[in-house]
Amino acid sequence: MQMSPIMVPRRLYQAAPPVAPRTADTDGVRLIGVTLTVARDQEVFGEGEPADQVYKVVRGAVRGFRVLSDGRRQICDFYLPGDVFGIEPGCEHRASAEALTDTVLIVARRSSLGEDTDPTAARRLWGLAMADLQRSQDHALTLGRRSASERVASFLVDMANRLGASEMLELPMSRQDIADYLGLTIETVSRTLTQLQVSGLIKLAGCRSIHLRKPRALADLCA
Amino acid sequence: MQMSPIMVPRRLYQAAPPVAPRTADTDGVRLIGVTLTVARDQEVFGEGEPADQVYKVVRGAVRGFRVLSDGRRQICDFYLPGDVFGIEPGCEHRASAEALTDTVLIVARRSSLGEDTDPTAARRLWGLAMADLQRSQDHALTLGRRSASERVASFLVDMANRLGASEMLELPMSRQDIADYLGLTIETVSRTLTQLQVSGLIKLAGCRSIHLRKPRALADLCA
DNA sequence: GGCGCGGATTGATCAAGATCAAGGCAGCCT
DNA sequence: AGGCTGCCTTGATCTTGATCAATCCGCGCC
Repeated sequence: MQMSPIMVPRRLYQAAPPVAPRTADTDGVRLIGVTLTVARDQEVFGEGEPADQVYKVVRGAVRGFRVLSDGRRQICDFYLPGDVFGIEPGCEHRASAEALTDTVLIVARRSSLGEDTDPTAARRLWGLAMADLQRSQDHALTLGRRSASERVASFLVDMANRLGASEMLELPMSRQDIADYLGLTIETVSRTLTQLQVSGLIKLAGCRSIHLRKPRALADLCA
Repeated sequence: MQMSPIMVPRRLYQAAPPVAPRTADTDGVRLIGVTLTVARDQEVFGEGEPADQVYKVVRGAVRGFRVLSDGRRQICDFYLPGDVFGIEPGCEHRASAEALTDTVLIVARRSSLGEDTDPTAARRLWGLAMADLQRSQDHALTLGRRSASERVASFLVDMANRLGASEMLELPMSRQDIADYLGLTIETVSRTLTQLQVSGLIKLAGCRSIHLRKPRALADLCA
């Protein structure tokens, strides 16, 4: 089942999600720019390319990742509707980004954000970057110290929060993407989801939609 | 062997380290504030405390970390002489910080950085935060996808770069700290270092000083 | 509706690293 | 100097998650 764009939540931001929110402001950063449509699995930008543009997800979803020389891939983050990505410290991208599904983006030149002239824009951008840092450190905690079931449970809880889904979760990504985000293999992710279903915490309904039957218990599992 | 403050390198910044540098500017952010001495293992700040101050390491070293409810610890980063830390998106710290050895810090109120008024200060702060984000994402790649020996090798290479040690490396942290940074156990770190020594890549000389005999081979091991 | 394809699940086995358990060593204190 | 204490190292065994190998299933297409 391919996720249809219609199912993406309308509200771009939730009120105070329990896990590190992506922006400091509730209504995020306004981007003025061209809209760009990217087909599933198409590259938005690649490692080493010049980083003079920033992107905001309108519909769909994006994976940001790095790869080792032998092809091992680590997904650093998923970008969901409302998220801004592509801001880098230097002049070139140190990660790659690809669309998970057919995706609509707004693209703006970095310079158009007015970070030098507009203190409000600068502060928003700052909040954005710091929230990303928080998320990345949370992610490091998960990758370094949590077990497979804790990783999968926290992934589901985080996704539910970010997608604004209280119980019915429509995932935009494949099992392989989840595995590469959580530092596991696809088999382990699959087995863990099956176990969670057997324990009655979730119900799998087609491989990309998951019913969170006991969200509280799931959150407790995250340790 | 306790590391003496005298052994800390004088130069606060290296020229262009190969791994993500901590600051965009070569001479970093100037902090005007009070100096603070923190004894080994003493807390600089704790999770949940108000984050209205920033810190710069003068001598010694600091670990920044998060803990799970059951005590598992993930060290997010080590802060070495010249590094600035303690900047947070919100008003409270989401991580804790403790001195690794007897440490001297400069403390400044966050507001004194003049990020709102001085565009240069703002840009430096920005570079700092983005470099931290890069480092954190590198760290996630290591934790998610690298083997134990790759983790240890990349740790040694990174430390050598940051401490400005070309071959003789004086580590300010214990094996347990290294393990908690790399998402391994203390036994695995110890065994891996022994293996590296047997392979002739390093020579252990007292448990906190390591001679990198084949830095190039070590770097190749990082994958 | 039937077929085929690609991702997902499941099973069997393997191995990297964790855990449990002793020693060893260095620095420190008296 | 001697002993003590706290890390560090080493060894034996166990467990978790990886790997290898079939299916299975859902979906799109004919």
